Amino acid sequence: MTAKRNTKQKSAIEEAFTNIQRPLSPTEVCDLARKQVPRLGIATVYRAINEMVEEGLLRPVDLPGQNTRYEKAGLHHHHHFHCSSCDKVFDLEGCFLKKDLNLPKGFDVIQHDITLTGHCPDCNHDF
Amino acid sequence: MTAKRNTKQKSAIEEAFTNIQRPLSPTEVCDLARKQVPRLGIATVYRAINEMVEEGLLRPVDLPGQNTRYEKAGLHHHHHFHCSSCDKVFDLEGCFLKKDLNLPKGFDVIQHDITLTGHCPDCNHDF
DNA sequence: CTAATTGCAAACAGTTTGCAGGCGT
DNA sequence: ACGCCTGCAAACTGTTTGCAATTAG
Repeated sequence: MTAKRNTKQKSAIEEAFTNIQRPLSPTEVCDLARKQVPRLGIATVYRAINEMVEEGLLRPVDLPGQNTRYEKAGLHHHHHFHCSSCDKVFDLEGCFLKKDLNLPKGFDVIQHDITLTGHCPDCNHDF
Repeated sequence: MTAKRNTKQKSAIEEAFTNIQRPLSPTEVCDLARKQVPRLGIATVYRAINEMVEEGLLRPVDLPGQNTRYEKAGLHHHHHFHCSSCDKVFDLEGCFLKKDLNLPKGFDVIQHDITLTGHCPDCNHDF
């Protein structure tokens, strides 16, 4: 039989995603989880995250020019906002894609990704 | 005085972008340019590309989960199509962003990126 | 001639993997 | 006690940088 184990490192990693409700990078997760497991290795974070992706608990969030972040799976279709000041990523409800794309013949669209970049509410009042 | 030189490696690199009218990765550029300069080093390609970006001749094209590609600068606003079969990237004319975004208060959008993913015309008839 | 440019290899950052010891079960 | 899991270090990929040799002007 398999025999998946419950370890404090995995719990700490899962908790990071529960506590912070926005896409997190492996480094962010590691920093957060180290508050509970100080000697936590980054490799363990990667292994745990990849497992959780396989199990369908997490979803990778790839943004242009950014390292992969991860967020809880099962959220309904949405897009992302990337703050160029604090580098945080936020979920934005709803779909921003135009209805009528009018593409050249032969392009078969399976998926679309939209990223808005700018300043988030927290950073905005610095300007 | 400065003293920018014309070398066959730079010409070969520039020609790659002139001959192939779609965003190219440094590796693609290197492979293409090596047809003319077989001993061309990848570091030279990176250096030339970065210079051309500084000079405003090229523009970086970052797509989710992909290495940076580059395309000639000065094209008017457009978006990109990424073929998941052949991994090529194509420019698509026009803007696909909805007019009325209706974001939560405080999010200040400076820029947006849209990537469509699917099969390109060449790959499409394999299905 | 002489300094910008190249090619190679070493240095880096992010991610993955191998392995010996640690720890759930 | 068994063997999954962790931490560390080594391996890897994409990109940048240092340096001696090459070469454009």
